[in-house]
Amino acid sequence: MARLIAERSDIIPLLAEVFRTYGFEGASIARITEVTKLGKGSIYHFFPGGKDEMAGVVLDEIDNWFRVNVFKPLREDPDAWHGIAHMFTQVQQYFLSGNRVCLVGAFALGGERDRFASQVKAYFSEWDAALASALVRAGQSPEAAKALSKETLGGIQGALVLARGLEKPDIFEATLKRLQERLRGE
Amino acid sequence: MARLIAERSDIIPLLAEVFRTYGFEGASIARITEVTKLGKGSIYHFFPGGKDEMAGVVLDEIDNWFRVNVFKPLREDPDAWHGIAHMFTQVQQYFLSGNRVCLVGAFALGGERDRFASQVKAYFSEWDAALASALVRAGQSPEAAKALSKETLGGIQGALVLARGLEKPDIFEATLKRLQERLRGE
DNA sequence: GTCTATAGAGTGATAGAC
DNA sequence: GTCTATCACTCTATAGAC
Repeated sequence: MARLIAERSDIIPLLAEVFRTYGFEGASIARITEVTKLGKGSIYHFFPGGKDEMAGVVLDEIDNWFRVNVFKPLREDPDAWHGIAHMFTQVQQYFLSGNRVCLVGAFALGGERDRFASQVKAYFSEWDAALASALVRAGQSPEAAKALSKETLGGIQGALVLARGLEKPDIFEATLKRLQERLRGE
Repeated sequence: MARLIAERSDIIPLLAEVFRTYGFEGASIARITEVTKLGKGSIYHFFPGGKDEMAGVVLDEIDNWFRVNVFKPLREDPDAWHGIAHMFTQVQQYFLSGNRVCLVGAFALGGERDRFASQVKAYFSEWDAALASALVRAGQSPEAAKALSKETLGGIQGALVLARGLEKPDIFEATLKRLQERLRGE
């Protein structure tokens, strides 16, 4: 019976989905066992730290995905504009064109923020620094790059809030397009 | 001993504070009784619908505050620019210069969204329509006004997420300033 | 036998409702 | 204050791979 299927890495995306759907407090162990089809024993075998560890691992996984697919290209692509364009396409896909919420943003606004404050902060500040570095390489002054970077990150997060609040996912794609044009200097 | 203090309207701000601090799921009845200093009996006397009704009333209250202090001036101020400037100062004060979260935005991202979807949607779409109308009166084309309005609302919500995520409330004020300048046409 | 993955009954605490 | 349901979590038991 044992050793049949699961590895820890297989269930992280399922956990992420549960947290995105129900929020941290709303994601009960019962719901998690239901979605993952794992018993409590297995869940606590993989995550002895309980829900806190599960959410922490999910945040790490998200951070890692962005590091590989967004931050690294931003920092290292020899063509800075290419790295920036790549960011926008990756972000559009990741957030399913506005139909998927940013779990980090949700955690930033929610009551669970304090528990995960350092991970939330790291995600946004890494992104901010990577984008600003690309903008500097693209010819912007360091001060302008910092401001534009925060404008872009805030614009993305705000578009996710608005798209979901107004139930109009299209807002997200339109915002990405506008933000990208602004970075190119109108 | 009864009838000494509380009216329903007195405790709504306290409820709002609890929901903002702990989120909908995290705001337990125990915490609510603690903050309001009301027994469970009183709470359920005021809100027979339980937590759902409490949160619904809080959202109504927020919507009403914005209608009076933001949407109405936007729609009716004879000087459209004055109404818009008034919006920015009111918003800055309401969100305590970036130290207070937007409960509607938090609900939009969280698992409780479906329960309050219509109220969340109404808040954002009323705001959007009021700002767009002011921009049209200020000389913008209807299409440009719609786009600028969504850019502004998204910018505000995103700045609240970023300010909290990065633990830098200053980002909020800087963003308000930038958004206001953009509306004036740079 | 040992180790890892699994299942799920059972723990006390606390939830929301009344 | 009292109710029941559900919470997060623990524990014991077990199946199969070595």
